Amino acid sequence: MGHSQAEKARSRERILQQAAEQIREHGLKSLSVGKLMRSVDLTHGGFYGHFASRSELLAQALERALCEGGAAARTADPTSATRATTGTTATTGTAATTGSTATTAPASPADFATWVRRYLSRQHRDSPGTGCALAALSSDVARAEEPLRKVMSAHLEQYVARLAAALDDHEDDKALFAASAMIGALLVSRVLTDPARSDAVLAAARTHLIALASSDPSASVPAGESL
Amino acid sequence: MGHSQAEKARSRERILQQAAEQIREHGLKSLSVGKLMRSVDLTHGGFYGHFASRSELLAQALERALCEGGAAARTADPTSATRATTGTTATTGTAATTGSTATTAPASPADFATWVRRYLSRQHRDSPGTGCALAALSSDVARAEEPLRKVMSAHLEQYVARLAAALDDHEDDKALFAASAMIGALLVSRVLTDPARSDAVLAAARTHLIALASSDPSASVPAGESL
DNA sequence: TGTACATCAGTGAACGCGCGTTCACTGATGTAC
DNA sequence: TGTACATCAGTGAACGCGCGTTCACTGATGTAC
Repeated sequence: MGHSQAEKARSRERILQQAAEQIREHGLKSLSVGKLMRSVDLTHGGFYGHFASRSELLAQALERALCEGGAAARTADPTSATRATTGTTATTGTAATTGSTATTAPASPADFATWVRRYLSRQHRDSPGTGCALAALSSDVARAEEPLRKVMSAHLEQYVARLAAALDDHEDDKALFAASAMIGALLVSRVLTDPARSDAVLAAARTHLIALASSDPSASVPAGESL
Repeated sequence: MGHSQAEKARSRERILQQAAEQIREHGLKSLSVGKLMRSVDLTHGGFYGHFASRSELLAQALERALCEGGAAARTADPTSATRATTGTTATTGTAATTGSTATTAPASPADFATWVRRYLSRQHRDSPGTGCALAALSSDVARAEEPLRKVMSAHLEQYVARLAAALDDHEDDKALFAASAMIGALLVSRVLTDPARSDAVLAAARTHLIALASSDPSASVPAGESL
């Protein structure tokens, strides 16, 4: 219908957004230009007015998925608590598009335990399309070329740094392990067909990670650097 | 060349073996019937004399990859130590084909720590094609239909059970967490582009998992059930 | 404010390609005599 | 042991299909007068 410049920006945004969701749900390989364009009510030809190639879109969609999944992990669950914070953070519809990498401290959650519980929830497990892209796409990216691996590496390190900041001892080592364990547990919970066992993985990882956060017994220092 | 019945069995074995490697290296989606057949020096048409469809092969190749990856994790590293045990275990070339699911206890490693160190090694990280299929294909299978997820679930539970047996307290909870963390850490180490950081993830997971195995401080019972 | 026109967002036919699958075939295998 | 023949493992042309990408086009946008 309309062909204004403002609408072009909105179309691009819708394409990228849909792509970010679809790759998390079905993987990088499954994204098809034709089906993607149909899903945002456009025809395939128009795609190349927005992106140079499928592969360029893939890189941008991965970036977007990583930002969005990280943001979703930091804020409360999308159904209820997001409503409450909408007034303060989001001003316009397109505001979220620019400079999402700059924001660091303000949006982080209360503490490590809250973060872990939110990440290893049934809700997160059951909605990969809006969830953490690190978990959803790690195998895909592990097999991909360096450019995509660099994009994910950067976000992974950012995530680890935030986890470390949430820990009492700020240990990078612990944060690195916690991130790996959370990603692994979410993945495993998505594989298991028995719902009880799927829940059990999440519960087990929650328990052990929260126990890990309340410092180790060998170096029994209440608060402060261990070495 | 030859078309004997014995050769047909060997062809089938080569196809399945190659498929098990290729899916671990490049994912389920990337497996192409034509390229697979070319890689074992056959033509695409012959494929349907061995398997009913690509999808049937995929299920069998996943099963094979899971068995093989598990076996590789249990025995020593393929380069040196396998040589030593070759005389005792492998009798003929086709012996490995039959009844690989039956063997349980004899091939398990000395202890939990050895297992962890072997799993979270640079060698395992750098050879996904012959390594653990749980790590290589978890995202792919998480997105797949129930049949494939059931196949992986069964192997995952088998793996968890073996881990639990290797733990002093035999806690399923701990084994479930350890399996998730090992899978996650291996995946993350394969994503990270910085070699030093990739090594750091493996080291961090190794340290924390081995510490986890030497029982927790809150319930300080030396050996026996906690509840 | 109203008309003339360049711009350009989105359309849809067309391209070459690789895919999974089918099938008539070829020629070595292995059996019956 | 030697010949005649049915079997069947593997071949390669052909199929219909969806893919990524190109391009001549249409018609609303938005600017110049």
